[in-house]
Amino acid sequence: MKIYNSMTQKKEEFIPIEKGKVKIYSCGPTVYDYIHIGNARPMIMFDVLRRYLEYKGLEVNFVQNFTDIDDKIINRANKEGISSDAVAAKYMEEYRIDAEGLGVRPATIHPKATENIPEIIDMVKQLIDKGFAYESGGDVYFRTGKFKEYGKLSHQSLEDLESGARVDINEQKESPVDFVLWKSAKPGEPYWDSPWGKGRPGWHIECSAMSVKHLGKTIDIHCGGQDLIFPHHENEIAQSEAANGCTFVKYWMHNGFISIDNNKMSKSLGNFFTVREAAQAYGYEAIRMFMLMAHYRSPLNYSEESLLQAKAALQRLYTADENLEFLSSNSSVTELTDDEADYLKTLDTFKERFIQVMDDDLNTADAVSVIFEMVRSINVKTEKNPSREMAAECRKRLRELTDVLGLLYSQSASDNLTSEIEALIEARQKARKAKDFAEADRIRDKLKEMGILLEDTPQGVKWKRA
RNA sequence: GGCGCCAUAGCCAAGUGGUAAGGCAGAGGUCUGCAAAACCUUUAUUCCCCAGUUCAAAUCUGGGUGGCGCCUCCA
Repeated sequence: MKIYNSMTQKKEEFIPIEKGKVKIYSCGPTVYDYIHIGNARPMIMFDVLRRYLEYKGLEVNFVQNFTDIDDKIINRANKEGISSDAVAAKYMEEYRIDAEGLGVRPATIHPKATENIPEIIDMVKQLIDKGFAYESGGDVYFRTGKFKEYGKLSHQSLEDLESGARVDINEQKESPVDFVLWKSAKPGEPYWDSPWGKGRPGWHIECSAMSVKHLGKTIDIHCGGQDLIFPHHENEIAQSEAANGCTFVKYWMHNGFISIDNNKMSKSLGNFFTVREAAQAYGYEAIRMFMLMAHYRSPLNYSEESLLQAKAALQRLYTADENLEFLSSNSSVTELTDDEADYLKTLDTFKERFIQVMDDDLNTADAVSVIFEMVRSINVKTEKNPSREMAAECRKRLRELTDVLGLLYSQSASDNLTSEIEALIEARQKARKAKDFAEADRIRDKLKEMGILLEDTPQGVKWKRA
């Protein structure tokens, strides 16, 4: 499998450090508000990465942190007059709800910054001991000038960064490019005791500390949004490599942005939609489909039209799946025919193509198109009363691929009907037999008002919820 | 100023040297009592523009044009 590595700016063959195992660290959310559509892209795309690696037989250790202490959380807590713990707890739960809705599986472990303070302090201490950090007025800063490779991920030289630095002048720092590892607490702020007094960890150091704790000094893949390249990931490299003395990450993966009217979606610009409200309008899975239909590194513009298109495309997949499910229990033929057995073998070509495009830097857009071609092929082949086994086998093969992308997980409509509705369907069938189509249509319209859509098929009446 | 990304049909979007995937929307048709779903046909002689390399370029090179992102918290 090839992965585009932001560090080398090339697609590279992915070779795990330890055969058969993959260690991934994904930067998680700062839990101070509901997540927006832009936040959903890395969640979904790297969930697909994980699913695909597992599909290929690798054991994946996927770590995603929660930043549960931070200025934004403290601000929110002050505004609402509650503790920052309460703010973090609330939005971690809201995050969990959205992640589940989007079909994003929980990470192997979700470490929290506040639960790793000793590890963070220890790492800061090591950096000071090695001369890579210094204490200044209760804060501790990383001495970027000391780390010779600083800028290697963002491909910027320290000089360029210094000259372009728009950071406000901070008298406590030796250089404007130095960044904070430990922040002293202001009155009223939450704090932890440390060798440098009461304070809390800086943002970058938590990821370095939690990564080494749960995955070791060198990991396979570190992922996140493109805007994290600088300064966040650059700083993580500096901290981790300075402290551990070895390569921090083998492959850096960064997803492109979601934009609105061609402007980056962000909280500060105020041009964002939360996942919650988009899900309300189009459904969670349509959001996932929308993301999957583009390559993860391409820019992607969010619009009502695009979401509706993704929703319609997803519907085509659901219909195909439901039709196969229906046939697998309603067809008059049960046993697989020889011709059908031959056909099932040809379905492997779709699977091979699917793997081929996914191997090429996770090309989900191509993978989705392969699935649609497979659907068309299956639809053609199952048009005329296929055997139950044939329908079931086709469905199994289709789902093998949609599962890798994490699609078709929403609750199926195949729950039970009330006896009232069953009676109406029965009555309509009687009317149809008697060629009383006016009555049959009247009943069908009535059911439609009740949210039940009917389809007449050679195998009987099929229904679904509107 | 430094670093990086993008430009493909009405819309969305793959495709990094061999003659334009897929989805949505539209048109016509088959099937159906009518629908629905499905299927068939159809919708870019052409990939922002101009040069160049090549037998061959959407794909490579150079130069433009337009748009975006990072360099400050940000997926």
